[in-house]
Formats: sequence, structure tokens, C-alpha cells
Amino acid sequence: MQKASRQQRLERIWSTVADIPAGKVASYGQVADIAGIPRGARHVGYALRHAPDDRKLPWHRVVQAGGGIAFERGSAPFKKQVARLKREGVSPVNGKVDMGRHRWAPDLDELLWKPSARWDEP
DNA sequence: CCATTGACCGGCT
DNA sequence: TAGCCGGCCAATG
Repeated sequence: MQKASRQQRLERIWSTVADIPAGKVASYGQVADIAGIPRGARHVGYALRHAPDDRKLPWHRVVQAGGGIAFERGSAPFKKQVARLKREGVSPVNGKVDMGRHRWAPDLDELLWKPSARWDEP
């Protein structure tokens, strides 16, 4: 498979994030894997930072592997993310989401149905 | 071209 | 449990 271009990577990541359902969260690494970018956790952060506003992505559903909010505690974006999560019934405790309870676990059907399943094709 | 920088991760104190 | 550390790898300057 040809190495993904910069734009392809961004699209895959944005598309994957858009698939995370309300009430669930995914880690940066998880999003990277599903997006077909192994060990690309840091790139997910990059992609979200550079996402155009009009994509209206549920970026708040992306957290660290251990459930922590990536932003600095107390910062504006931190509070914003917590507020949005609460609105969806996730309610982080002490800046951390209970991953055992809220981790997004897409089933095979869901993965195959989504555009992300076609990334291997020409 | 080389160095630094991240909305990260996992292992190990 | 909380940090620290090395690894990670495309983007930036």
C-alpha cells in the first residue's frame, strides 16, 4: 500500500473522529490505529488542532489512553471539553474519563461499513 | 539538511 | 498513584 499523503492522513483521522458516537470516547492512539496510521497518536493531535471549524468534529470525544484530558488542567479548552462530555453523559472524574465504561468499541460491521474500511483500496 | 516540537504511549521507578 | 523517560514520526523553522 502506498504511503498515505498528508491530506489523506488528515481526512482519515477526521473521518474516524466523526464516527465516535456521543457518550463514548476514543484515545488518540485508538483513533490513529482505526485511521490506518499505526503509532500515529501524535498525528491525531496535530489533525485535530488543524481541523477546519466547519467540519464540526466531536473532538471532545478524543482523550489520552488512560482517559485523561490532554489539555492543561484548568485551561479554557480543558473546561470546554469536560463540559461537552458531561453534556453527553460522560462526566470525567478529576479530569479523567472512566475508559472501562466509556471507551468506544466499534464492532466489525461498523468498521466495514464506514469509509475507513476502504483505505486499503487503490 | 539538522534540530525542535507536539491535544501521545507504554514501561518502569 | 504519579511522574519520568525513551520512543514515536510528520511538520516546522
